[in-house]
Amino acid sequence: MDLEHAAGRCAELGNITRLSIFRLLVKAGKQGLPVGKIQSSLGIPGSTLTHHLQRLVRVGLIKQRRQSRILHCEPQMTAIRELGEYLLSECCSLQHDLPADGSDQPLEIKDYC
Amino acid sequence: MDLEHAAGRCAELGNITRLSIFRLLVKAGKQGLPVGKIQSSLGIPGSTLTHHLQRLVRVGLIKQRRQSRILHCEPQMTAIRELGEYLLSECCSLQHDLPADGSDQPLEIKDYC
DNA sequence: ATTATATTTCTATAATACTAGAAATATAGT
DNA sequence: ACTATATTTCTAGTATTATAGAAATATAAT
Repeated sequence: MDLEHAAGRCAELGNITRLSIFRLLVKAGKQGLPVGKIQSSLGIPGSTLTHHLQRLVRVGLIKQRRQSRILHCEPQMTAIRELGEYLLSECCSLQHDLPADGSDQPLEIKDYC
Repeated sequence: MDLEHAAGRCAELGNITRLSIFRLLVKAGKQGLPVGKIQSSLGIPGSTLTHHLQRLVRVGLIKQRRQSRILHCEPQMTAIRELGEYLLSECCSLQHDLPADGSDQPLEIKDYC
């Protein structure tokens, strides 16, 4: 996970419509829901929904599995876990650069990392 | 944490400049960094930086502490933890609504929740 | 008093995103 | 062949966001 991918995923979750979709799928569990069920549950116009689903797919937050006419949307829970890990990774890694000169302030890395 | 707050935080982290700022602060540790140090580290014009910092403050991702001219910016790590928890909370909670009629499909909640 | 440093406000331009109606496609059922 | 269902594509209007130069403020140093 790098900066661009993390920012991309955050940005897609940063829209209320898309976050509603994603949360609904998480609540539905790993097998997710078909597009039509999302549409009726949330009351979103089809064209708007397709647009948002494509964006969620593009960044790997959901996967789709077609079964003839019906398109199932599955939340990728591990994408969220990866993201969460990235956001706090390398915490305090820069901390030993900080004491200007040889001040004897104890490094308090343990407290927060 | 509700939908609006979660979406707000995600949206702010969804910009590469802001995510760079936040990550730099996380790496610096809980005491964060002054605005000027962020500016020189990332090479962002002051007006742009102020704008992004204000947005991060607004959603609680950083806190600021002024020391005369110098404004320290501290990352709020717990804001990220709260967010991560929210995103996957209530996972599968909707799952017993799903079997259309009395089909004997086992509920596989344990696998993913 | 003057100058330097740190940060903000004002302002404007360009770019991107959100939303949804209407028409189109693709598959299934009769 | 016809009709219904599921989803997508096309299109466009509106709104929001990112970026940064220039001027302003506020504090500290000389």
